[in-house]
Amino acid sequence: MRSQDLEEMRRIPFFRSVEPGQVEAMLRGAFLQRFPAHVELIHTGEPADFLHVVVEGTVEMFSVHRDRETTLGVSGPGDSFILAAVLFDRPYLQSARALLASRILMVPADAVRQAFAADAGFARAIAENLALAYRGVIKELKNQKLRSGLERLANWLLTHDAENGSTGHFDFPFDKKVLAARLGMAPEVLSRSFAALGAYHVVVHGPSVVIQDVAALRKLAHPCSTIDGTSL
Amino acid sequence: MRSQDLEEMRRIPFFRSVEPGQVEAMLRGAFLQRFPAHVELIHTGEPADFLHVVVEGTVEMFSVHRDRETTLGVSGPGDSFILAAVLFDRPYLQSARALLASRILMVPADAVRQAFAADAGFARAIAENLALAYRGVIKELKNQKLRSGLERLANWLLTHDAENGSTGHFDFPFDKKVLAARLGMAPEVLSRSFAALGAYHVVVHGPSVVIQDVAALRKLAHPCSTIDGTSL
DNA sequence: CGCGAAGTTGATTGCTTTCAAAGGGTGTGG
DNA sequence: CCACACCCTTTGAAAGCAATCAACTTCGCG
Repeated sequence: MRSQDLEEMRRIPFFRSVEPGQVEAMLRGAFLQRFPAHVELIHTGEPADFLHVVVEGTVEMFSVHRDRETTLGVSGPGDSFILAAVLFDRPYLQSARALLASRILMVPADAVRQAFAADAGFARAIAENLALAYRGVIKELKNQKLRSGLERLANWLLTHDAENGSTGHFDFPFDKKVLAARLGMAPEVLSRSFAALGAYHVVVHGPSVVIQDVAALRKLAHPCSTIDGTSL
Repeated sequence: MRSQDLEEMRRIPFFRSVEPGQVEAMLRGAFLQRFPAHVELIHTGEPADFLHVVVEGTVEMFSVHRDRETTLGVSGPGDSFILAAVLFDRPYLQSARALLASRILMVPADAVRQAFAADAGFARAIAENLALAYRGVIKELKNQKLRSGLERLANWLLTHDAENGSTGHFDFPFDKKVLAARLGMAPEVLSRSFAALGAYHVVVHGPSVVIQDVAALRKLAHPCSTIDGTSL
């Protein structure tokens, strides 16, 4: 890894509360790799050899069982994934693929476990990371079990708008196909759902969305801090 | 708390790798409380004042949104719950109610956070706990999204049988109503599902189940270590 | 014996998936 | 520069799984 890259890696939030020496040790054996879109980075069931951290790009976590596939989450810059598997040397429960061309930092599992054992600050940072990840999955489970497809879409639109300045209009960051998978529905259903949102003054033209009446959409979505909040 | 109880608490797996002094400190302000069945122990959205550990009994984690309710998990003796909320002082994402009369150890959140900051061993134990909890929820999410109700039931039967010595027959540890909620289906659907399992030589009489042909049930269930395994 | 909760069974509705086909945009190769 | 292929997206129609409503049975318990 180039020293310029090393500098960049040190600034990853994940390493913030780690002793510099431990960061060095972890980065020494690490790779910073580029992956083109659609490439599978890790595969369900395989042993956890590397902790992965998204430096740039977008990664979809998914899983396949029999002839079904489902998206479990999407990771962006600064997010690590499969930390739990790496820490305790268990097989991956999820697969990951790049949605966009991405740069991924790959830290050998041994080094992570060693730093976890040696550096209490790192151990606490990992605990925090895991706690937030845990709460994220609980929210996803609630979102899935307590809401209809249309409600999930409405809330996703509100959340995404809020994350982008609440302007009421934005472009999709990925294909609608991917959004459908992320929301846990077939692409056809997403299409129909968009049509249904016309009644709530949501206008979709190709990749662009305009929310003309936030209040109306809110009323349909019933956003809730214990499901949607990114902050809690 | 009585000294006899203190002895019992020290043996909780959760405290195993914690310095005795820290355990003392945590237990000093803790309560050991009995709750009758059906009582709600914690409520979604409230601030996390206590870490709860099940000493005896069974607790259901659930959540309500609008007019829908769903079960998110069931905790038994030795399990802690809402650790993530307590650690970082966030509101509970789940509610909890006792399914059976239960004894619950309630440790003040402050004491937990203090021990987390002071004792690296405890911090690591918590990280491990959170990692396993995280993996558990991921499995639950996969179970929910990748399987039909009948498949979830079939797998639950196989898992529960395996946990009880693989004798091929057992009694339900809780009402079928609760099992239905746990599997994410209406009670009526569970009833029909049991009827459907007759074709696979599963016989249900009141609270008792007999699996007469494990192979047949397995073929329907397609158990999978990255969804069902309690060990992974 | 009768109340009440739990469980079963039937009928109906609704959300979602699946299959099928057509429209629309993009990129490549002729 | 056009033609064609390909994929995404949309729309239509049909089928399936699960929820809901309703009625009836069963069982435990006072």
